[in-house]
Amino acid sequence: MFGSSTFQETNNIISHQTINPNFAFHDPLINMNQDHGHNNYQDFDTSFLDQLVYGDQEYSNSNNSYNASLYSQNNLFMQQEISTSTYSGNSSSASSFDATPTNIHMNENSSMEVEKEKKGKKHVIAFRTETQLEILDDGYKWRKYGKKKVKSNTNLRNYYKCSSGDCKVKKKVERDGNDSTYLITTYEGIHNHESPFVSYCNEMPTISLLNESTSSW
DNA sequence: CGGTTTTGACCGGCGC
DNA sequence: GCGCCGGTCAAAACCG
Repeated sequence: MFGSSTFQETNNIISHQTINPNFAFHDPLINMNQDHGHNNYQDFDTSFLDQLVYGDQEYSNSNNSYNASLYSQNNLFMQQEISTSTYSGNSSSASSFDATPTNIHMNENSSMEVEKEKKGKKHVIAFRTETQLEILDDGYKWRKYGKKKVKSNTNLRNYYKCSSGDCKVKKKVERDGNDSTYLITTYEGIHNHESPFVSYCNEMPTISLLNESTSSW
């Protein structure tokens, strides 16, 4: 369904069909909502990018754009330059941000970004998703370690840590205070391991081949 | 029984 | 120094 191989074989351009396994949400409500062209599994990345709030905390003051780096599981990353002409309010206010993706490209080597994180720069990315679910399944296993009422939001903020070994990735999940139909998810850090979901997907071709060879030959 | 969630306490950064 | 605030800890409860 979210084959990571599709992602690996695409070197430069991210098509609407390209799957980013790091953000492969399994949201049945979104999937059923077919009347929005981007709100189904095929075009899910478009939906994701539309809802991007900020990425990598690198803003450009010289023009109305900034770069967002989104990381995939297999050490690829894609960058997105986003027009902020419709942006208003402060940078952490998700609801006031109406980003329009203008340029999307992908790079095969994210090692320098990993180095950047080692030097103390936090890799942060946040986005909104229209969903009734309280938590989106992104393929990783998380352990909840806190819940807090914050001033900027009438809804509670939930804190999660990646429950895989020594992986330091965290995420925060809260409903948008201004529009509760949206869920705001914030990721901090880069996973040092593969998603259990991607591992599962990568086994599928082998299983298919086995089945085919035994049934057809 | 081991992993996860809950929840109040605690901590550290920041502004005054 | 003090209070506020967001983030984290950790013990107890919960659960499969």
